[in-house]
Amino acid sequence: MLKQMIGDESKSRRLMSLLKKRGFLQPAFEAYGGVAGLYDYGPLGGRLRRKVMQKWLDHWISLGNIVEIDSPTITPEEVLKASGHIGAFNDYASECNSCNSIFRSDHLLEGFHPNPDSLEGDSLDKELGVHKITCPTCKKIDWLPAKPLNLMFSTTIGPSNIGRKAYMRPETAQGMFLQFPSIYRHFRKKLPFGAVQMGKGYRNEISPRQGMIRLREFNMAELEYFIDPLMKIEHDLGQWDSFKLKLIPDPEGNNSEEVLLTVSDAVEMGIIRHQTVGWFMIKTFELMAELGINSELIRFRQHEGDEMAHYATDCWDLEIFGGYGWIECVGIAYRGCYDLEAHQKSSNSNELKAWREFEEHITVEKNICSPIQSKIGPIFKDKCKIITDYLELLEEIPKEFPLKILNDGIEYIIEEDMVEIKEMKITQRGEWFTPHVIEPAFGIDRIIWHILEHSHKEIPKKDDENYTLLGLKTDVAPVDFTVYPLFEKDGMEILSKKLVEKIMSMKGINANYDGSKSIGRRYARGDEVGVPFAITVDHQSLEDNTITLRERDTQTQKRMSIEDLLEFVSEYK
RNA sequence: GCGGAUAUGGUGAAGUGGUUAUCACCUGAGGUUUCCAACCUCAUGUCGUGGGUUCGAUUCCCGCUAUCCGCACCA
Repeated sequence: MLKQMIGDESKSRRLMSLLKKRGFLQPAFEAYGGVAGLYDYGPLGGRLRRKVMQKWLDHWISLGNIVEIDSPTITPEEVLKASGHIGAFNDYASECNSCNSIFRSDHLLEGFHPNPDSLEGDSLDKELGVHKITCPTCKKIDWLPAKPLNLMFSTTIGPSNIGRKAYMRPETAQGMFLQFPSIYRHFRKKLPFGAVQMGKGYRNEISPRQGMIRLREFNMAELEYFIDPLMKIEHDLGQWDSFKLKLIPDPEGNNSEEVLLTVSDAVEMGIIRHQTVGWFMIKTFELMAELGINSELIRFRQHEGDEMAHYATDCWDLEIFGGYGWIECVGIAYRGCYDLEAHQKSSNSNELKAWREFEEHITVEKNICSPIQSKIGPIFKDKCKIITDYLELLEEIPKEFPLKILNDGIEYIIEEDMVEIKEMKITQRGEWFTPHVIEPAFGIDRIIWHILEHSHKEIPKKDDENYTLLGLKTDVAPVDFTVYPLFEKDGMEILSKKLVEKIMSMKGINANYDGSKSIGRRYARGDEVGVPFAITVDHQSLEDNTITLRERDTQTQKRMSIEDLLEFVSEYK
């Protein structure tokens, strides 16, 4: 029922017209014909976006161990090679010369090659020939050479002939991984902690469709939560036992049915494999509801093995139902140590680790055989290092001297007086390890779209027309109050403008003045863009300093003094 | 990228090989109006883009761009 209402396609179209008409959203660069996959947020949309992002930020920052960082969108190629995006976002496509159909080359080879994803252009062409793969559309074998489908926007840092190859980031996460050392110091080297980043991400989609759902440039908000995999973190999941989440575990596995479970049960049963993942799922669910997403229309879908992105070991998508069906709007992934380790290897940095102090320090007593530099120096000269390295690696003290070492075909003889047997006490207080990461990644534009869809109400009126209303939550509504003089005369307009000024001077609160056309129409105008409260100044206001406050959702009005109103406004939210 | 459909004020639509392109809503100004899209007068604003055919193209043809639907692709 609800799904039918929300899923109505023509309703989505009417919403899009409304959003364009009233300055929420519109295709970008329309004067130049527009560009698919690029959208503008207008005067109201811009503020809506800002408020959604602020709410998102507040939600996570308030946890206390989360900080916000920011990093560039232009990203050197090496970073994305290390992260695995070059490869994962660089698939090959083969075109059929006969009917011009295009397919992912590796998908064509599915079942004919153990790991078609790993193949490059030439070998893909060879394999297509060897296995006599026919075109799924026209059944012919006439493939053009496979071409890389690069889904990242490429650019050059510096003049293009000598510059460094770079891409516009496809996600914000890498910036946070590379800032790990600084965040680690900020938190005084104590896990767990997290960092968030909000910003633009870019994917050069082959064919963006579905309006705001698949964009080429989009607003992302990601959180990287760094944990010690050996440290037991206890979250109080029981506090959410009154909510049941709609889960679709392991769609390919045995339990692909939708199940309703509390978070704590799902974690207990092992359906959600990690407690912290479960905790982020419920925190995310909570945030979505606060933003105005209908919680009946939210579900979590677990990634099946081969769908999982190249880094994830457990991944849940939060999907929201709207006019386009179930759409993934948040991905919550347990990324293990993949990213930090990949950057360690590729950059040779040893700062992407954390220190784990042992509960009990381990002391090992050991005898070592240490070279006496003043003796071996004059004898071995520049070959000294070979001797030192060898002795350092010795597990036990040699039983006999002289000791013969063979290196590079040359024999070195170490006499007993060249070394000193030392007794060492080595205390191991802890160890270095690579933290694991849990990443909730949000597609802000998709969320905004669904906030708008879920709040878009069309109420049948007595006559033919519908009454259109955006039931936006006060937290995200672009305009908080509109002040209406009942008529623009007798001083009502002056008092109204004064009120607007007063309200606007309060921090973070936005008020509009609207004095044209009949009062009913003005209420309708406000309702249409989701203004939660209307303040009306009438003749009585001029006499006794009272106004009426009208609530958008109930259309009920209350008369109150301006003093009480201003107090209400100041406590608003 | 392929196939199909579409592109007319801010929105939604009508229409035409020929003088000044139509309507509703919206928007603005004035009037009227004592609380839920009322009314009156006036005003602003449109044929996606490039080319072709033609004396003349918003209309016919072709390319491009965009949108929608299917295929493919994709977080």
